[in-house]
Amino acid sequence: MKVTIKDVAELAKVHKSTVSRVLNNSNDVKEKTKQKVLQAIDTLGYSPNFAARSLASGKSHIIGFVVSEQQISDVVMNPSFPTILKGITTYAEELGYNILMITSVDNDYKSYEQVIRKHAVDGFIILGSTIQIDLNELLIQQGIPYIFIGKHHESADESYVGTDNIEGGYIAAKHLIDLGHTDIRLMVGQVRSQKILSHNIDRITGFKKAFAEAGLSFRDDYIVKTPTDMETGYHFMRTYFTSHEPSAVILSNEVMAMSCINYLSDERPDLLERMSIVTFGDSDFFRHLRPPLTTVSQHFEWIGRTAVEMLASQIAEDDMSTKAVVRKPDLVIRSSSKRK
Amino acid sequence: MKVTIKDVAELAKVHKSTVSRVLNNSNDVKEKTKQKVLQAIDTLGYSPNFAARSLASGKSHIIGFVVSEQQISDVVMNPSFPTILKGITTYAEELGYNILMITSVDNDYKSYEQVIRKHAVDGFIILGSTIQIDLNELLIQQGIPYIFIGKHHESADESYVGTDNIEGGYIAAKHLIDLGHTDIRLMVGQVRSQKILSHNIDRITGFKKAFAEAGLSFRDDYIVKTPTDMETGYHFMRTYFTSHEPSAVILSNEVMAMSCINYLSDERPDLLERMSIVTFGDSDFFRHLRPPLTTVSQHFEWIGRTAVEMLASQIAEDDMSTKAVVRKPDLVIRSSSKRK
DNA sequence: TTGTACGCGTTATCAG
DNA sequence: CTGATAACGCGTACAA
Repeated sequence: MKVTIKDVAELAKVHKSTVSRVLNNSNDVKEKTKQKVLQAIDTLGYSPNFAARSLASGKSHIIGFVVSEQQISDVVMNPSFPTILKGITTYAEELGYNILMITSVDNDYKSYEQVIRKHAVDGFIILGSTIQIDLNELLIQQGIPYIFIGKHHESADESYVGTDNIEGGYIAAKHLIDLGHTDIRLMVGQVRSQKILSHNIDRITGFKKAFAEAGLSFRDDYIVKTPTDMETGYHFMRTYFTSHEPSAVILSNEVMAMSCINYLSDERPDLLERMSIVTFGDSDFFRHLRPPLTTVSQHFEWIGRTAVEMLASQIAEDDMSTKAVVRKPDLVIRSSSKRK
Repeated sequence: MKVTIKDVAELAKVHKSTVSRVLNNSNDVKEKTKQKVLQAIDTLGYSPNFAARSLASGKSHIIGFVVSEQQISDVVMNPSFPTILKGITTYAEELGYNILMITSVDNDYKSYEQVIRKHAVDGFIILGSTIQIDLNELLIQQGIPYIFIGKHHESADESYVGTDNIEGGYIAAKHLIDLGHTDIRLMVGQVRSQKILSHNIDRITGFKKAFAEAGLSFRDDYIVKTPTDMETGYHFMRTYFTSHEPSAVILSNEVMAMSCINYLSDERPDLLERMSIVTFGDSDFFRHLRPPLTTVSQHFEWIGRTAVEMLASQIAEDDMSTKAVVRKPDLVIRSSSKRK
């Protein structure tokens, strides 16, 4: 039934080890016997067994993809998730890796820890903040490399691939300032701990920088902490826009953008009409929304690909060093931002 | 560095095999030695090695999740994808399985075939049509169980978990008929081969049934074949609604719904206002769109969970039999469908 | 260049 | 109830 390396060896009249050599492109194998072996492999339809290979080589050629958000839905439901996933899986497969999904980190992260401990994967790509799930020490102890994408601890010494959020906050604000706006709000999510995550802190920095450059004075209430789910976000928008009417707002993610647009179009079409809106997110997604939103567009597919690339090289070279790679976002201008 | 079963055995002063027994809950082990072993495992922080276990047991406890659409983006970008993925991963992890993603099936399905051949997973859940990718024979030959979700070959004898689309087409049409509509269109996607996929054929069947029941006559042009991507779909809508003004339309998926809504709100707000719209999809998703769409809502999370459940039991019992499970969809009524 | 022999960490089959 | 021993399928020094 199942054909092993032994069968191939017998058919090709060589020893198992020779078969193993051609399998691994070992240079020292005569062309003629190589052909014999290849021939045998072909007629038998042989494929090396995964478990046996992993055991012998100590590598599984699997990358774990951890989705670790307070609410997993927040991440998975996020429109950028598919883009990242696609970037990761397709590039991983190009490099001969497969992707193991690890998602139910919200209940208990037993599954994640198990995957680490039993050495089922060669490395991890971790999406989302890990404020409450800190298994990094374990990873280091076990010698398993890992890379964060999307968010990361501001201070920690971790490998990271992401977007230059200072630049993002800057170009968003500068764009609006150039259009004549001065009364601009930056709406950012807040985590349960009331803390603002590092990527938003960076955006605020960039935001302030644009104000300073333009000689405008910054006010603390330009930064608005906003709920990150659709439901409460919607109600928050109602409360906020009842007492405030800024001439422009910047939303820090897709969910907020939807909440804002929905509320305004439901109850304040006048405000929606005259207020300028800029959002952080994925330009492809917002392209199909109405109104079309000016977007600080992150390179999600690039992030996925880059993370895989870095991780694969770290795995190959047993390299546990850390490095951070960020890329500047693009500003995609659409009709939601207009001259004041 | 790495602690193995041998270390545990030595510390507990028993033989490896005894350790293995407590690991696998073999009943035949004295309580006292069991405690000793457990103790040793704990102090050493031991976890059984994944590869070794797979090799010896012949099971990897990994389920392959294959996303096989003509255009992978169509599926992954589909708003229901995260819901299905969540259903699958969380339930799989409950059962002690991990999920291996296999997505780049659009270029070449080498990766998929490799995963099959090297026996990296115990079974497959396959999302989307497999009209051009037919590795089922190989799966059967290798004795690997698999289950389709979402779509499947109409005739083939395959395990399948999905939605009762006849019922779906029926309730959509009946709802509109009850509201007084008679001039109703059902817009369905067509594949490259010009063929309509089985799930849409079923919906058409249900659609006709509702017409028949109401004593209304059905016309062939009530069924409208529509492009399935956002871009060409949008242009199609323009062409179509320039020459047709039905009083109600039923859209067969999220992308079409977006195309339709976008076009109408851009250029035909009058028509959007008076035409009734019903869509197939995920009610959670459409809840946040404007206008809120009446939705034939599929139970995507249930589909994921059920598929995992079925597959896990087939794996455990070496059961290669096939069975189909379908569930009736719900009709979630929102403001887009109105009395004529 | 190719064959031999052993090890990878578990599970499973037998005895005892 | 527990210990010894043989697979599981492959990689790899070490010989030849």
